[in-house]
Amino acid sequence: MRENKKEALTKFHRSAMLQASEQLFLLKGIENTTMDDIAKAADYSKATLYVYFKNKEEIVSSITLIGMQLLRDSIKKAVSDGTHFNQKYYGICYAMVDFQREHPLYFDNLLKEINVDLELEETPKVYQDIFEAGEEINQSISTLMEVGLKTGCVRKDIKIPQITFIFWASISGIINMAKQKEKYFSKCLGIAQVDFLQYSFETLLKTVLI
Amino acid sequence: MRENKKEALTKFHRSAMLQASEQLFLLKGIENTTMDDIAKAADYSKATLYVYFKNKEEIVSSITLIGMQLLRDSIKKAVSDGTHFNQKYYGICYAMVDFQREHPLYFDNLLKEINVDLELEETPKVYQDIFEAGEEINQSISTLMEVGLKTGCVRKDIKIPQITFIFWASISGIINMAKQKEKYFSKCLGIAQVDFLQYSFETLLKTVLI
Amino acid sequence: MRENKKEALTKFHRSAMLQASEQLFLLKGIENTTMDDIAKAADYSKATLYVYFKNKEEIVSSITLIGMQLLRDSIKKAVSDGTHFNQKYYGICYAMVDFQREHPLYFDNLLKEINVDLELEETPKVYQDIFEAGEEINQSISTLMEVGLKTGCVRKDIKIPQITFIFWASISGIINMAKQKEKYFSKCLGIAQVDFLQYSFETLLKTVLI
Amino acid sequence: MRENKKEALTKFHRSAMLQASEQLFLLKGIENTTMDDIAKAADYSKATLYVYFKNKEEIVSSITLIGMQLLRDSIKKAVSDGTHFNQKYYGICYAMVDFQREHPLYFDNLLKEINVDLELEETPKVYQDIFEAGEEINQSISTLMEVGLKTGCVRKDIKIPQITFIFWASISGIINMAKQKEKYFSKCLGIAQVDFLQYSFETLLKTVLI
DNA sequence: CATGAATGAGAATTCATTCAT
DNA sequence: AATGAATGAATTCTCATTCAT
Repeated sequence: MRENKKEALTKFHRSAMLQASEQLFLLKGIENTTMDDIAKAADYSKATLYVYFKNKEEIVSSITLIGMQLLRDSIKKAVSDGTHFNQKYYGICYAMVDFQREHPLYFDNLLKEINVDLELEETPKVYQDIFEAGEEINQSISTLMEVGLKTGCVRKDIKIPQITFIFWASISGIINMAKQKEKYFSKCLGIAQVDFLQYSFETLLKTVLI
Repeated sequence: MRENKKEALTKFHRSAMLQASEQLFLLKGIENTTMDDIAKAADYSKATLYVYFKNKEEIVSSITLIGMQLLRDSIKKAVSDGTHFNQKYYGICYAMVDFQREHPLYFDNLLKEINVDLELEETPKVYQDIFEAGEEINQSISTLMEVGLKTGCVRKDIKIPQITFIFWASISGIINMAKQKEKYFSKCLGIAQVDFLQYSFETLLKTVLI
Repeated sequence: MRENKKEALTKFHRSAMLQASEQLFLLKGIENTTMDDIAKAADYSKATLYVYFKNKEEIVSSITLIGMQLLRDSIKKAVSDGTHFNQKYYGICYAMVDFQREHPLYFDNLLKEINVDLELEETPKVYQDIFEAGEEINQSISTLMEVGLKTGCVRKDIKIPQITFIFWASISGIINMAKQKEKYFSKCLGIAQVDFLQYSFETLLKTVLI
Repeated sequence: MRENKKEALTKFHRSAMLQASEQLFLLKGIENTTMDDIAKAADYSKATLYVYFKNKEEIVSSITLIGMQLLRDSIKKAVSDGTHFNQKYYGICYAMVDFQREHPLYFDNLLKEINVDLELEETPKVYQDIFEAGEEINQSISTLMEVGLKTGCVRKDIKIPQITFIFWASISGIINMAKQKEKYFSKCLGIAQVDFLQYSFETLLKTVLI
C-alpha cells in the first residue's frame, strides 16, 4: 500500500513535469525550451526536475515514448475494433490524425528516427521502448494488410513488409502536409483540411485495392 | 561594370560561406554548429560572416533556399526531359532521391515548413523565395498530372491540386523512411533500399493510373 | 545506563559514517565526494548524516581529528616503548610513515594548518581537539629530545622547542616527498622508497647528534 | 612589429587575469574562487576569461608555472651569485622564504605534486613546463652539493640525489611550518619567525657539513 | 571591406542543506 | 530518531552578436 502510494506520487510528479514540458516544447521548440522554463511552468524547482529525470534528454525521450505508446494503443484498437478491412484502415488513418492534433510535436518524431544504437548495452531503456512501440505499430499495419488479403479486399501480389512502410510513410507524410499547408489549402485552393485528408486516404487505398 | 564586379565578389564570398556551413550542418547538425566553426571552416573571420549574413538563421535559410532551388530545377528538368508520363514521374521521384542523397540535411526541411508569416512586411526575402521554389515544384507535379490526363494515362476523376500534394507528401515520406530504415530493411527484411524505393514509387503510381 | 546505551549508539553511527567518508575522501578527494555518496556508502539517508554531523565540514574535521589522535597515540607509544634515544626516534619516524600509508589523505592535513581562530567562542570543539592532539605530538617530540639530552646522545646546545618543530617539519616533508616522488625515485634514480626514507631519517638525525 | 604589439597585449591581459586570480585564490582558496569572482576582480567579462584561458584549470596551472619559474630563477641566481658554499646555501633558503612570502598559495603546491602523467601525449604543455622547472630547481640544489664536495665543505659520503630531496623537503617543510605557526611561535614560545628560520637552516646544514 | 576582441545573457547540471512527517 | 522529498544558490562553460579600428 505504502509503496503504491509512493509510486503513484512519483508518477504524478513525472506526469506533471512531462505535461508542462510538452506544452513548452510545442510552443517554443525543444531546443529553445530551458530547464528553467519547464521548472517554472510545472511549478517545481529546477533541482526537483533532476530528481525525477536524469537530464533534459530523458524528458524529451519520455514524452516521445508516451506519445508513441498512445499512438500504438489507438492504432491497435482501430485494427481490432474495425469490422471490415476498410473500417480498420480508416481507423488507423484517423488515429494518426488525432494523434497529430493532440501531440503535434511528437508526431514530427515519427518522421525522424532515433539515432541510437539499440544494441549497445548503455542505451537507455526508453529508446528501446520507443523502438518497440514503433515495431508494434508496424505490426498492426501488417496485420491490417493480412486481413485485407484474407478477405480478398487487396491485391494478392502486394509485398506486406514494403506496403506496411509505404502506408506508414505516406499517411504520416500526408497528415504532416495537411497540417503544414492548412492555411494554404483553404486560402489558395478552397479545400478544407478534413476533405483533403479524406481524399488522400481514399486515394492511397487504391494502391492496394483490387 | 564596377557594380557587377562587386556583386560577383559578394556572391563568391556568400557561396563560400554557405558551402562551409552546409558541410558542417550536415556533419554536426545545425544546432551544434557554431558561427566559430563556420568562420574557421570557411576561412573568414567570424565578424565577416555578419557582413554577408544578418545572422545564423539567414545562413540556414539561405542554404535551404539553394537546396530548394536545386531540387526545383532538377524536378523541372525531369518533367520537361521525360518523354512519357511514366518517365516524367520516375524522373521526379529519382530527382528527389538524388536530392536527399546530396543534401540529406535539407531534405528534412521539405517535410517541415517555414513557420513564418509570409505576408508580413519584415519577413526576409529568403523565406518568400523558399516558398516560391516550393510553389514551382508543386507546379511541376501538377504539370505532370495534366500531362497524364492529356495522354490518357491517369484517371479522369483525379483532383490535381490534391493529388499534387499527396504525391509530394508520399514520395518525400517514402524517401525519408528509406533513409531512416535503411539498416532495418537490409538486416531485418532483406530488402535493398533501391528495391524498396522502386517498389514504392510503382505502388504509389497505382493511385492515379487507370 | 540508558544514557550509556544511547551514547554508544550515537558513537556507532558516527563511526560508521566517518569510516565511509574516509574511504570516499581517499578515493575521490574531499571536494569530489558528495553527501549523497557518503549517505549511500554508509547506508544511511542523507538527512541522517545531518543528525550526526552539523555539516560536511564537521565530517571532514572529525576524520582529521581521529587521524591526529591515532598518530598522537602511536607517536606516544613509540616514545615510551623505545628503550634508547635512537629507538624512540625511529619509532616516531616510522609511526609517521605508517600513518601516511594508512591515512594518506589526512597526512596532508598535517602539513596544512587549521585556519581557524581557536580563541573564538564559536570555534567548534573539533578544531580545539585537533589542535590539542597536535600539541601532544609536539610534546612527545620534545620529550624525545629531553631524553636525548639526559642520555647525552644529543648536543647540549640544541633549542628544544625549535628542534621539535624542525623535526616535525622535516620528517613530514620527507615522508611527503617520498610519497610524491615514489615513481621518480625508482625510475630515474633507482632508489627504493624505503631506502630513501631510512637514509633521510639517518641524515636528519645528524643535526642533533653529538 | 604588429605581431609584437598583439603578443604584448595578450601577455598583458593574461597577466592581469592571473594576478587577479592569484589574489583571490590566496584569499578564498582555489575551489572557492569562481570564474565570476575572477572576472569581476580582473575587470573583464567572464567570457573574456575564456578567450585567454581554456578553462579554470589552465588559470591555476599557469599561475603555478609562473611561480615555479620565478622560484627556479631566484634559486639559480642564488647558487651562481653566492661565492662560498654557505652563501649559496643560505641564498637558496632565503629565495624560498621570499617566494613563500610573495606567492603563499603556490608555495603549497611545491609540497603537492602534479598528478598528471607527463608521458601522455595529451598532457598540456604547462604541466610539462612545471615539471621541468622543478627539475631545474633540483639541479640547482645538486649543484650546490657538488660545490660543497669540491670545496671540501661537506661530508664525502653524502648521496647527492637523496640529499637534494632531503633538503628540498626539509627546507620547504620548515618554511611551511614557520608560516603556519607564526603566531604560535611568538605568543607561546617567544620566538620570532626569522630567528626560527635562521636557526632551522643552520641546523639543517649540520646534516652535511663535516 | 574585414576583423580581432569583447561580452551579455544564458544553459545544463550539481549539491549541501532543510523540513515535514 | 530517521528520512524522503524539495530546493536555493551556485558553477563552469558556451555562443551569437557587436563594434572600434
